[in-house]
Amino acid sequence: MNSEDVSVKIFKALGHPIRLQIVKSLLIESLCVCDLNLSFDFSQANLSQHLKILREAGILESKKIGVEMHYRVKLKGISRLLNTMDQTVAEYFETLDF
Amino acid sequence: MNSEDVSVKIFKALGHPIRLQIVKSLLIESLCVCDLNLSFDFSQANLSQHLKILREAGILESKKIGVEMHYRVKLKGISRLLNTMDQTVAEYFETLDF
DNA sequence: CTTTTTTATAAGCAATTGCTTATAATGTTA
DNA sequence: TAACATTATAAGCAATTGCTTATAAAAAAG
Repeated sequence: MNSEDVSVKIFKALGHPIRLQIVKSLLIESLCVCDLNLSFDFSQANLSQHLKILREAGILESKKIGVEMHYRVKLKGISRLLNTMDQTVAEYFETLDF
Repeated sequence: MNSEDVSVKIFKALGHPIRLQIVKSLLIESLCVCDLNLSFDFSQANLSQHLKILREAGILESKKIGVEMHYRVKLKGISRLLNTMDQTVAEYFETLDF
């Protein structure tokens, strides 16, 4: 897989409201699936499927502790990427035509 | 539309190989659709549809000059966003397990 | 006015995505 | 060992996406 493909995969993974929420949560603190389940309102199966997509995009990594599966952000760059996106969104709102 | 929605829309728009290529081209220089058509291999209809998605995400803007429609990158932040993504991709390849 | 060039849009469709429900697998507790 | 808690996966499906082909609209050229 070349750089373009990786970029597309990461952009795609972040281009979903639930997955963006998950990543932002995990940037604050690592959590197990059960905690994510408590703080969000999606079904457990749905959550698990989104976590899989984020893992396969290389964004998250997981470690099993007892029955629990703990997830955290693997790519440090994601934090900077989301900050840059926030700035871009701010610019987006500034350049809106009224 | 709130900030989250805008972020998702921009991520989604960039999460496609053809659209990422188009944006990167237009970051180098503004072009009309006919020029994009020459440099790429997609059908004219397909190209036009992708341009529409990028326009509606606020990433591109267009201006009609005669018969030609000229496109350019509207959000300056996109350049920084793609640079940050390149760094993240570099990190992605470093952290791959062999 | 007709033809050509450039671009956008509509219709149709195969492929993909996103969700739900049900089930399996694994570790823990009683 | 039996029941429970946690997570992943499979099957099924509606909705969305991405492409192709065909057509429309607008400006320019002949």
